[in-house]
Amino acid sequence: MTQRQTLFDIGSLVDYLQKLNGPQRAAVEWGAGPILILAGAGSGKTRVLTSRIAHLIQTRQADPTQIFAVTFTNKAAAEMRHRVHTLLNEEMGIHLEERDLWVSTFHSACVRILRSHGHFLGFPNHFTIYDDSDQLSLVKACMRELNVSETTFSPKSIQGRINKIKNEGYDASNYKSTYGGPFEDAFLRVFSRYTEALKQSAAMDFGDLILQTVKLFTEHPNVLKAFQDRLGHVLVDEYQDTNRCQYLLVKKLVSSAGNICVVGDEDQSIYRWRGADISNILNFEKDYPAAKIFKLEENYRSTRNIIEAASRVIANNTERRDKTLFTNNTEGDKILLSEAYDEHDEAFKVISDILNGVTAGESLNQIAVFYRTNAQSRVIEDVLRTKGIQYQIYGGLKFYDRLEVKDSLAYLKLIANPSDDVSFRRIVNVPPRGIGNVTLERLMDQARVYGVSLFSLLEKSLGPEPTITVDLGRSRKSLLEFYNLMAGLRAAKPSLLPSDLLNMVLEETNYRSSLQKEDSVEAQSRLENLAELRQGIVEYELRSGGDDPNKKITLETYLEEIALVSDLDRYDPTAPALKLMTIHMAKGLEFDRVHIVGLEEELFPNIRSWDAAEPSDIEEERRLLYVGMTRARKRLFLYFAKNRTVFGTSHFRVESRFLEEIPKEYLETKKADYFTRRRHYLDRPGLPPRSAHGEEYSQVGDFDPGFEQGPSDDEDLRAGSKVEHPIFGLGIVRQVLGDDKIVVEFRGRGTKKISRKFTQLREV
DNA sequence: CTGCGTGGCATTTTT
DNA sequence: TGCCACGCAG
Repeated sequence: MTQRQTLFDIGSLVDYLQKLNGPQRAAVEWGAGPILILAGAGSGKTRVLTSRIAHLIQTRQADPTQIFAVTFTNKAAAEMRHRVHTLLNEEMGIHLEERDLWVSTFHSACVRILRSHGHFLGFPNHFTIYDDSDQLSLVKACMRELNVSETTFSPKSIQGRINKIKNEGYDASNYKSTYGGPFEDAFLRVFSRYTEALKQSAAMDFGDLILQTVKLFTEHPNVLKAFQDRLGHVLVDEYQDTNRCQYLLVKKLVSSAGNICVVGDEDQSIYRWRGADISNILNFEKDYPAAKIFKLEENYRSTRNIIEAASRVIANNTERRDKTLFTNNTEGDKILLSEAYDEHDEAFKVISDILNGVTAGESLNQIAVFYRTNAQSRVIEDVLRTKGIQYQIYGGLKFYDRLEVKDSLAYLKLIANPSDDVSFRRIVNVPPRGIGNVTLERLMDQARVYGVSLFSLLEKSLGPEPTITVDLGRSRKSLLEFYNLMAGLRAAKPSLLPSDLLNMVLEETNYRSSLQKEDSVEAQSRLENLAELRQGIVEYELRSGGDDPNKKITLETYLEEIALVSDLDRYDPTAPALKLMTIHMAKGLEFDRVHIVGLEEELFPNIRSWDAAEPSDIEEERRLLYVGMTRARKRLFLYFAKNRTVFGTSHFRVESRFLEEIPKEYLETKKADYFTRRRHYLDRPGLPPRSAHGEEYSQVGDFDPGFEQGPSDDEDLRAGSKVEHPIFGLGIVRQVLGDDKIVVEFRGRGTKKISRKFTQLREV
């Protein structure tokens, strides 16, 4: 290796290696064979991974095309690709095309493999990818078909088990149940039918993408061999989060040369509930006895207080390797632990701490609020809105999960793949065109008799050359119209860009016009979402295309791309806004100031009341807190509330056991007091401006919120009335939805649905 | 077939 | 508390 280095520019080589510390550099420079890099939080893991890839290329140990690097998120893959390119281009003068480097997520890598080799398993090149909700609706359809009651067996639990089994590397044919009894029996029948239905629809769920690839490699060793021969080096990021199926995939791809490099941190394994198997990283040396292990223990991100406190917390776990994080950073401020009276008070305190930070010169986009469950964001959002603070929520409601977006995509998916029965069922009667349940049941019945997909059944019975006769009853006419509609769209597909095809769909199906006819705020926002969807397609078309045949603009490639993007990819981290997210979403990110709320028993650690908590569940929750704490660069704020309303009823709360694991010397503690309790009620939305009638605070009783007073008066509000809202200011009533709810458009604040019971509006 | 009302029921979600 | 799924009436 060293003799080869002389062929290149040693100056730059030394330069980039000198940016690394001892263990980092050792891991980068280590030659062939299996490597495990245990990378503590903030220890420069991505730098090591990207430097190693660049180093392998620079020193001619590997050709760029021989490298395969996998991660879990698009974001991580994009960042890694970008950084490798920068290193190669700017520091080493090696110029590559993007496609010369195979850095991708597990799922998109498998899609790519299956697109080119799926025919070995009997899949067409352009199978459809079913997301979680498509999957759930297929599970339900199978249950209905097999008369498995949805009330005794929850479809979600069946879906969950199917995914679990697939994550472990089994399918319906080789899964051996260790249970017995009627439930198991029903489950196995559904699983088996579900598998058939997927194949019939030429579709795969997320689990299949990995599983079928493993199957391909198992059943077709020559295909596997070709990949092994091509890939000299396999690198895996976040190895602690791999499930068994992904583990098998990686193991197969690593050829006998055994050049595998995995990076991970068992303390940051937080996806066990999704099949992640922490033992993959804990037992790496057993799989690869020749493994060389490197430990990255120096943290460059956080203050010493934060690192030491987080380390003391995670030290209580037993499922971990011996590893100690340290930092040479300054001690920093203490961690602020605040007790709140309830969740409203908590939100108030969080925002007050945030505003103090902003006053002290921190920028809003470097501040984050983390919570355990999405539901916790609402209270915080309310306060943020009343204060006019810009914020972005990561996760929660997903754009591609919205009804109208899913409907439109279902049309596109059905056009691309007419066998896709899930999409067919979704849109056959959307907008309503007189094809109801009875008709659909009959269609499904017949389709099963003939062993064809629903669309194919229509084609064979109603198409230009009918080959079978099906009694379609009264709905024959509607079905024929639907068939002609879809046939027309399919015929138009080859000559249209995906964005124009979407437009055609929305026009021809009357989807757009039926929304326009509704003339409600909801419909309006749906139309806006459809416009955004179209804009997204246009952007896809703009960045694709060109000479690269891999980037040809087709409906299929567009659908493939969006099937694998998460909502996370849509947000702009540089926007001047506060970031709100669950801790799961926060993994891999960092902020100057981090606020973690809801540190209470049952919520965090989160305990399903109907299921006894196992010690390993608690350890995973502890890892989650560890991940959250180690996201903070400068300051960390922790909160818990003494009362919290859960599902409508208020409960007394006990502070999280994890808080006791943080030694007092790292903490500054603030107790809740009577005045903070009062203050937050006075700051609640819905109160008139304090100075309005000179009766400051007087209407607020001791613990009486004071704002739940019912409709403020007998004002007869109707569409067109002008109102004044204590926070949003002047607005015009757009709609009256029953007794209590009205829709108001505020000047410069957009349209809001408002409950009159909780809000004092003044007619002006 | 469609629209509306009531009751049951709630984690985390890289792809 | 708020959403979604089912049941019934038109």
